[in-house]
Amino acid sequence: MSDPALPKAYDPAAVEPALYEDWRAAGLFHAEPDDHGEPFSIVIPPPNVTGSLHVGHALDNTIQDVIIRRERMRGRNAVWIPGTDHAGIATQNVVEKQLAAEGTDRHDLGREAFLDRVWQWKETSGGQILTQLEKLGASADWQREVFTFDEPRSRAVREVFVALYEQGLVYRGQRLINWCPRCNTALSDIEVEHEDTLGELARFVYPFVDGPDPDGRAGIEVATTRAETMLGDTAIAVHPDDERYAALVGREVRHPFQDRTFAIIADDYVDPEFGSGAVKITPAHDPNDHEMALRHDLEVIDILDDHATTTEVVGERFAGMDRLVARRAVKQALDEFGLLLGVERHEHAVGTCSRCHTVVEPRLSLQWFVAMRQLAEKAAEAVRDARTVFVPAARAKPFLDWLDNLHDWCISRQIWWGHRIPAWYGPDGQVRVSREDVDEPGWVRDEDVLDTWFSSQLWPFSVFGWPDETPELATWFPTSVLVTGYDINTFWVSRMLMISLWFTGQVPFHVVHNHGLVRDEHGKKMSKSFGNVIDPLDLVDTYGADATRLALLRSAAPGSDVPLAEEWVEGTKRFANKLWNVGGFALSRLEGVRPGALPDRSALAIEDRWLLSRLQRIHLEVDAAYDAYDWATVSRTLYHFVWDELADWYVEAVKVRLGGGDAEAAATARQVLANVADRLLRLLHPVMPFVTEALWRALTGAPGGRDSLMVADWPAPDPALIDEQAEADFAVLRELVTEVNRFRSQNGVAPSARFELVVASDRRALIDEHAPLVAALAGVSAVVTTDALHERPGTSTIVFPAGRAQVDLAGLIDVGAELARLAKLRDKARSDLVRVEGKLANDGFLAKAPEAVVAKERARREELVDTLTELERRHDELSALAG
RNA sequence: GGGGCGUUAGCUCAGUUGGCUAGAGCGCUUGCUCGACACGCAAGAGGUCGCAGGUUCGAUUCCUGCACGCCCCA
Repeated sequence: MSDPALPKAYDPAAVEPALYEDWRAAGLFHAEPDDHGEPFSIVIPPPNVTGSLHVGHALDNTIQDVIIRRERMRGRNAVWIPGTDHAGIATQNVVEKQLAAEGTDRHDLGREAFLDRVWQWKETSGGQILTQLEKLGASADWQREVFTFDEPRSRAVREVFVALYEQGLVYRGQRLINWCPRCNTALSDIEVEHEDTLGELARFVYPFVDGPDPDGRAGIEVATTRAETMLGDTAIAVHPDDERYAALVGREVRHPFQDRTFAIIADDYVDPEFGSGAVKITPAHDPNDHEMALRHDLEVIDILDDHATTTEVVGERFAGMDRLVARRAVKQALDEFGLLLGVERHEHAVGTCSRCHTVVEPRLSLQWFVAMRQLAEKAAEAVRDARTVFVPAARAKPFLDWLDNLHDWCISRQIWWGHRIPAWYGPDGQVRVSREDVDEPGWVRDEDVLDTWFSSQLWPFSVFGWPDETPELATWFPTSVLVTGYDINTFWVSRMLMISLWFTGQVPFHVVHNHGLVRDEHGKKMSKSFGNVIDPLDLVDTYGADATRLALLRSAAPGSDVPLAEEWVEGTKRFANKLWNVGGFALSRLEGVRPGALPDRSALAIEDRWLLSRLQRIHLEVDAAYDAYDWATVSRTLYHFVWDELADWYVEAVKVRLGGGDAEAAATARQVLANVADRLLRLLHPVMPFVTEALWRALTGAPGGRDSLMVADWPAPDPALIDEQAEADFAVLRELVTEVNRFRSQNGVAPSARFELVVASDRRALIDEHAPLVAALAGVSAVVTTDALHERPGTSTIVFPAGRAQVDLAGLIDVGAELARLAKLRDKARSDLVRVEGKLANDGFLAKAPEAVVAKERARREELVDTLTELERRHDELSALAG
């Protein structure tokens, strides 16, 4: 029976979608708690429901898929939970934009109708990112898809909020928070990004209340980049040890535009080196100033409304201005009053909203907070005790540093799309926080919703139905590994760790695997404004999912960012094609032989023993690299085995037996080829699921469905197959062939030219035994061995590590080129020999270096001396002939 | 200002307790349609391993300092 011939070139578009649907239809993505095997679980970092797939997602989810596929093959009861988060601010922004286009807004609609509208949007347009993941081959359990804002997750959120409130860890308070004037909501510290910005530092004077000093000094100099904040200043601070100002502490200054005065105080927060050494204090609009106000019991004047527009309190002249308008106006007024000393350009960090990049305003505001201290301590302890470990381990330290400096977390948001805070306010300032809605006259519910991260922090257990004690929770929690970029360790990883330990007493995941951020080929961040964004869906369409995955993984070296260029995916596409063609070659020659046990060892040819040995070694390396989350090594190792060993050498070598007359030898070759292909495809499947599955089905005749590579057993290494002798022997043959190739290339001898190779070697028996193999690989007419080469005019000598080979190409050789070739090899050998002899002449080296290293150097010296002698003799001879 | 990471071929990067002749992919040059693959095959050029010290018989590797670059935090 003839095997199905594969198409000549691999066409991912013709293969991938059908295989994916077959896997799905067979239920291979789905797991149940009582399935066989040790539990293994991953929860997806839920992408924003408004999002679409970018390369960062592609990398993150490819890695998760690699892990889950391998564990599934290893017989674990492996589940990968997919889902999205409701992304409060982002989602609300999307729908509000639609409303604005329709000439309306959410306030016109009212809360209920608005939320209906958002849900409607979510059902029709949201979550497309999960469908996009399917194109990458993601083997997530789609039947278990969850949403941070669905009913069970909402119940978990409510339980946690109420419980934390009861424990005193959630509280409401008037605190300085970050306010986004565009989103009109409070933000937590980590939702603020600091961007270096070129602004203006204005220096001005606050005049003394009691008039100028005797020396003519009229007041005290301060400086600010936010001049408008002076409208809310309530003190000037200097360092207590600053002698320049010692006499001024306690003295009063007058506000130039308002009818009030305030004092110069001393506080060691002040940096005497910066500016004049005196700092204006605006307690309502600067975190440090606010701290200082608490220490010194200063007056706090809030000068801005929700839109960052100045209010009446600033006085008639400046009221009702946007903060930036006010900034200019204040500078101008200071100038008019003769108080402005100067304005200089000044680079400083400005906080912006991570969602919309509007400059945030620090503001005093009544908000809900989570007290973090106790939670953070438990999380830090778990990391220090290695109950949760970071991979790479170096990520743990900055994470712990961050935990140590945690401020309370502002969790209320002034938007509608999200978990509404379960707090009710009653008569006489009563507050009730409750698991059940309060439906009593005189009680109104808090209007605000919770930070989205408040719900996503529960993800590793809420996805399994917590607070109910479900079989899923019992089976798959704690999860095995969390895969994320290091950039959200603080946002999300930290909070999951804290809240999980607090409520379940367990870590949420045993391992945090941090991969790098995907960048362009020059290491630059991908951004629309640079125009260097790569769309992973384009990559999948053009090159296939396997090539896209491999391109990402091979760049994902532990601990570093992941550079990617589209042309690099061409390279991995070529690899997929190479693999496809090796598979096609095997199928065309196997004549129906299916993978099975290996032939008896005595029947194996040298190339069989070599290849099997090499495959064992790479199997061990690849297993170790998978275990270490070292995707670059996994990829590189398999890539080079397939291309440089299997395709370049074994396939060529095995053709001799497959095409020869020895039926038994050919049968052995087929068994080995099928066995190796089967094992290799298994090892490669997590990385390149589609092409491996397609080849495996063709190779094994498996019909698909539940009989798929995807759920085939992960192979066990068989160290008995490691064969040092075969490796060393095959290397001798390989080196000889390589030298013949090199000789051809350097002397312009056509690859098609046939000639006899006469070999003198200390491995004569080996070369005799495999003469037909060497002849085939080197493309020569025959290989014969001899004790000693007899030099004749018109011959050339090829030197290889185990000896010399002579070819008779009288007249065909360009003597000049041959001389140049020999001279180059001779010079190289000479310089190597000098180095080696230098080492061996060094008494210190002989005395202190390990025996094995010294022996190696001695052997190397002998080899070099032989080589050099031969090269020199040959060179002299030839140049005499030529001369 | 505090902390972290990095600097190896034209580009992007490997290099596993210090020891073979420092490697790969891409790019570049040359030659090849011999039945798996031109998405290919065979060869080649290209590196003071950022700089300066130190430890050591021996440093790309360990230590110190410096320069440059990136990131996080303030």
